[in-house]
Amino acid sequence: PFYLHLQPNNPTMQYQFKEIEAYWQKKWANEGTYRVSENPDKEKFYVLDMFPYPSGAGLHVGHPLGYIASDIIARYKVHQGYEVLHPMGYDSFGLPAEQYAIQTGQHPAITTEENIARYRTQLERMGFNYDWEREVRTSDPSYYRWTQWIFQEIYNSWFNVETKRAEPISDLEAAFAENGSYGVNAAIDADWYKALDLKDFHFGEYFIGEFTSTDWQLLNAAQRSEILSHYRLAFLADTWVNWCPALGTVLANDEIKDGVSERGGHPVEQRLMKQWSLRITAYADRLIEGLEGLDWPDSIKEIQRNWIGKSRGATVRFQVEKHQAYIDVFTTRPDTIFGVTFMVLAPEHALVSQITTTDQQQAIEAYIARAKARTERERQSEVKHVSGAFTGAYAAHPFSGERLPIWIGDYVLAGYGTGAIMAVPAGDQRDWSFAHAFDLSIVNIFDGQDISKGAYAEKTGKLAKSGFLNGLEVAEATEEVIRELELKRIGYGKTNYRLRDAIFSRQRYWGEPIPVYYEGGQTHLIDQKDLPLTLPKIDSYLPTDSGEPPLARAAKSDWPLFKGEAMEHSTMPGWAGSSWYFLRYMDPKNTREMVAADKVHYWGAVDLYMGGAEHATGHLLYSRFWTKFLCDRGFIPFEEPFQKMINQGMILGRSSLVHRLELASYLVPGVPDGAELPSPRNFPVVYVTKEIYEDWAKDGKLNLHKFAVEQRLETLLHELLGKDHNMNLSNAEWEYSFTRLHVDVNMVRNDELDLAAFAKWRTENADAVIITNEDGVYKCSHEIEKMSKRWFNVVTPDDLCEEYGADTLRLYEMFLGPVEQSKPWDTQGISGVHNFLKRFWRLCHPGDGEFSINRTEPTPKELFILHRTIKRVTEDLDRFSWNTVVSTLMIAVNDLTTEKSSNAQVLEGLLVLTSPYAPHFAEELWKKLGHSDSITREAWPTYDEKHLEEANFEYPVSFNGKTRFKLSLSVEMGAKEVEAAVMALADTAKYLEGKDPKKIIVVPKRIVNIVF
RNA sequence: GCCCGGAUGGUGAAAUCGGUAGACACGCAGGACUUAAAAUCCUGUGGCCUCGCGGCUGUGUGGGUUCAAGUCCCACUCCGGGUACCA
Repeated sequence: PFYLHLQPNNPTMQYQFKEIEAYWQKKWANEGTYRVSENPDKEKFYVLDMFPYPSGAGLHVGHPLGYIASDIIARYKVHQGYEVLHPMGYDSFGLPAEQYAIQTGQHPAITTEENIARYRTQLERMGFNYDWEREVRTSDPSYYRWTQWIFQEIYNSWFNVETKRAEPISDLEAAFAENGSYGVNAAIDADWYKALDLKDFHFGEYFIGEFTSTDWQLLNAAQRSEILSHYRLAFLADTWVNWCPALGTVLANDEIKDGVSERGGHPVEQRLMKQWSLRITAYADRLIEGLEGLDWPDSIKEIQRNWIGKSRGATVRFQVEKHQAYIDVFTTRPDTIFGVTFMVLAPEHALVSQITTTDQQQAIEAYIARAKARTERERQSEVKHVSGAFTGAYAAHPFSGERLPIWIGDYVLAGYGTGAIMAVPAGDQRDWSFAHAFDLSIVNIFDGQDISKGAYAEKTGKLAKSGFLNGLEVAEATEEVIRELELKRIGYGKTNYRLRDAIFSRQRYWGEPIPVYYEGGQTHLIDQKDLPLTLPKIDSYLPTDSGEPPLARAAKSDWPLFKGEAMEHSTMPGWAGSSWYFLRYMDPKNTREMVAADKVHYWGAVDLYMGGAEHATGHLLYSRFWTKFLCDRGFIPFEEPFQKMINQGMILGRSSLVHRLELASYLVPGVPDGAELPSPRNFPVVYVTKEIYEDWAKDGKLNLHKFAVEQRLETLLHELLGKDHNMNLSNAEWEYSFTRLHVDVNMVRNDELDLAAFAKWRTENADAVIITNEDGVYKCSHEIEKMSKRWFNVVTPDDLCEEYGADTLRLYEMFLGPVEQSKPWDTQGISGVHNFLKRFWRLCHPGDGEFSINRTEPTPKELFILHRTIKRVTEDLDRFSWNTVVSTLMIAVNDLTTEKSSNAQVLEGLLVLTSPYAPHFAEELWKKLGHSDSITREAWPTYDEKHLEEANFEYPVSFNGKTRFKLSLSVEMGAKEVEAAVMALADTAKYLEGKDPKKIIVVPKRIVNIVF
């Protein structure tokens, strides 16, 4: 009929994003549009996203923020002619799948597989240009075979302090055989010289073992292997570890937040356990220095520097009185040595039991027992509380010989430095407080400083009462004292790090087995040709009754590969697989090598790494460590994995909360004691609106809506009492308590709760009473917090793809603001970008919606719009300003709409600019414009300044800095001419108020400012 | 406590080299089309004063440098992140 032709939105001609996106996703997959391979004719670009842990909750809208940003850069670089590696995979070993397995008995591999399938579907729907042929999974044996292989290579290496590099352990063995330990300067276990009971005191930063080649030849294989084990970069050692009883495993420092486990929030305690560790401390210096050349956010670099915590100072030896023992301490202030009045050992210090006198034994033991019983959290919360005990022993001051009482105290940490300190109460606030608490002497070694109220910790001023250091400044004194210590052989200058060696054992099931077995008291590696060492079958994923890791449940026959007398029972930490995954993407199917040399040479380091800042001290540090190691050993040609990094912000969820009122007690006046009233517990739960809750929160009373609520309660009381009572309830006094409950955001819009959905959702409260406003609306309150299943505030990209399409979602997430910024998710503005695509679509479907374009030469105006857009989009993408590109594209479409322009040449250029953001949309119109090839590899347009030149510039004319009017003048005019033109105006004379101008500033093509 | 960031309309934000503050959107208000709704389009929209022309004011606070400051310098307030008996 007639009216159908008039319908401006003939539905078949509208922007049909669903069909378009489904069509192109299928076509891209079928045609392998996004496959990449090494292409020596092209320059490479490597864009990487931090791969996700495939959790059961699936992706929420926060995940794709970084993925979209990196996808846009990847597509942009393809248009520019680069060969772009942009892969995706899964960090698929981890705790949640294991805990689910503990609860249900389902093998974690099955859970993981299901979750990955869901992630894959979600990711594909967003139209990313990943080369899916390169997908990796850390839990796949063909992948972790190489994780195990790297571990073995680390085990087979030592760190040469002279060359500052990891070298094969076989080289060290050869050196020992030839020259003994002479000339070997290695990073080794800090306390090893004590373990070997070598009495000599050694100088320099590291222990240099002292044996000759003859000594070495005389050792048997077991002895040699024992010595070598202390040099290896992967070693077994008794270590103070963070033990989490609830998780049944040790945790690394970066897996703990505020004294509790990061995952689950369980308490953590200190335990001495034999653990595999990796000698990351050997790389501490290189990890700091390497930051220099990286294009990373300053905050991340700073976090890493602080985490490594390099400090320069000295080690000083104190002789213990009446014992053949000494205490080594580390101090950053050796210049304050004459201020030492006592010493403090960590309660766990090995010397404590040896030197404690009989009188003090009881006090010391009680103190140690108390310290042990406290969890890490308790200890941290009592930080300001001073505690300690006296051992009864004394040490001698190395210069004055004065007697220094030796105390223990938990403000001295066993794991840092040597676990002992020289206390200088004059210069350190903690020592000062300790001295005051236990009435120990204080010597003021600072000239003219008052220390009666607190220690003087500044690093300025002159020393006094300090023997040969008197009158010296801090820097001079430090140098002087170190010289003296080294001369007397009682100390040496030393650099200390806060960074600890990385504990590598986890008492868990769902991780890479450490490819090691034991036989004859010796550690052996599983033969590399037999790798991977896969996980054994076990009957339960819990630790054994005796507290052994789950793998200890496996019988010999349960292991796919069993060697020697016993297998290693711990698995690798979560960060093992993620420390090198970026290498595997280059060559994911290689069965002979971790990565082929030609491939790793071609692709090199990651050029752009997108991910969250929360990995600053974990993943980002460990993968730098492994990369440096692999580079040292010649497996890869670069030592920093990620050249440029951008941290996308977190997209926060908007949680909705309902307020649940519970009756605490109530009183009906006039009711005699002992009369039967229903218990408050028998009242149904009452849900009240935000307003009622806020009102109550102010003063604990229900004012505004008192009537509504209390009348309701009265009615309920009547019902509970039955018809026959004759009590007067109108003066009843009610006492309440409130709880706030998270409810599913999907049943809340603009803070208004969908009552029907809510009733259905919380079935257990079927008899609950819901009090609404007069107009029947229930208002929730909300809170902005991390998106999480447990807060019911997760918004998935699937819903938005369904409603608006992936292209709109992609544009919208970029349009929200700078990617680095965290922001709450809010769909309010999504119609803006969706309209942009619809308007763009209408440019080529004008009038009645038929596709129609103009193939004539573009007008100057059209060329201006196009070239201005090319310039801005290119410049913005080059500085990773994703959000402003969207505005620029919108402006172009708005301007072309105003011009009623549908010029093919202009549209084509604009489509290439748009395609990184809205790839399906761009492909579709590209095809309609008559192209049979995908737009993907179309060359990025370049702009020509000649189209941007404008004849005139509109000068803002200011008087004393205030803009008064505008004047359009030719851009050809110089400063003098512009000045003349402005001064000739009547308006100028008006604003000058008859005064003479003092100064006239003319910046051509910018501004005119007249000062008078 | 210490170390990093940040603060711009009702909202998300833009302003790249010190040069027209608020681009682009959302929201809101008004209008067109429609029986109506949706969709679409047009107009206005930092605040205050004014019928209007226009004026004053305005980028967390206070000061400074400059012809000119959101941008640079100093001091402070608040918010976010990191870290904490690290000797």
